[in-house]
Amino acid sequence: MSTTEGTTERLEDTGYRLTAPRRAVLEAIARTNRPFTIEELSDRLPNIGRATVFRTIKLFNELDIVCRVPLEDGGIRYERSRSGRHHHHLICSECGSVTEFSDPTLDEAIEQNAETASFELDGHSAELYGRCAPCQRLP
Amino acid sequence: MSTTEGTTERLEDTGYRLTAPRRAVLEAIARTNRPFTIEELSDRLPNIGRATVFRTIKLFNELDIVCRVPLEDGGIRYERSRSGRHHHHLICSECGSVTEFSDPTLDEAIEQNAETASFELDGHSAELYGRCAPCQRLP
DNA sequence: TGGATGAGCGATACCAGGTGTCAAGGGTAC
DNA sequence: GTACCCTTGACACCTGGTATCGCTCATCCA
Repeated sequence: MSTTEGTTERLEDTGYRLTAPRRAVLEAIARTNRPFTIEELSDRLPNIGRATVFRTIKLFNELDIVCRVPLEDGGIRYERSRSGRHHHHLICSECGSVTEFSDPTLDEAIEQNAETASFELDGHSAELYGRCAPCQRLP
Repeated sequence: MSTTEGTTERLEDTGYRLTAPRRAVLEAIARTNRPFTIEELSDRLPNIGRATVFRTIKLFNELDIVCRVPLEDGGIRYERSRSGRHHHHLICSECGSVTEFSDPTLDEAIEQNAETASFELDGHSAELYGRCAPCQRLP
């Protein structure tokens, strides 16, 4: 499992300590293959305070270890970031799976729109909602 | 002001009643030029229950009378929908202004990505964050 | 080695945005 | 007139997240 490798260095390189709670959160994330809520994560880590879980996920989000996934209904889930760089999401409304993708053409179209509107672009988000391939094969 | 015109028909055509609270919410929205929170709207309508304001905005959102604008920090605002059809947002982090735009090229790029991933697309969202032209001219 | 410092911690209260429930009001159709 | 049902306001509650506070513990430096 590659999530903890490299990540510990990323934490320490940026001046943050790799404490026991952070390591526990990291390991819990590494064991998960599905997008999770903070509540679910917190339930799996009964010895770690809820506030600490929130703080840790916020930190991991800033370090691109984890990414925030906004659902169609306004809900929020988190997922461990596989690429560790800018990407978008395909979110299945049936099974809840989240797939990352990145596409220069899409980013270009976004930048073009900002330019046309004389808008100074800081960041953007794009989420695609629908049904993933495996779910389409179900009745 | 064109928000109330046409909208009342849209409500009644879809089988919903145009009640006094709904009319009041509609008029309050029509008087606003900036994205608003439900709390702000509710404060301006002290005679209407908070739950009713939430319910009404949810209904208006479904009818494309109003649209939900997710901010970069996770906050939510609503804005009256000018085009009444699918569009994206340019959101200024300085002054909070929201500009609608639509772009077939962007939508096409999104559809292309879904197709590549064999993903059955239901909907998508794209938000651009940064500084609007007027704010860039400020020091 | 030992004290100062500050990052990080858990507990807890709190906040914002939103939903569920329930009894009552009031059009509408028959 | 009355039965029906959409809509309402009040209120409790939920979820996701933050602020505060006193404490712990690693680290640094004299």
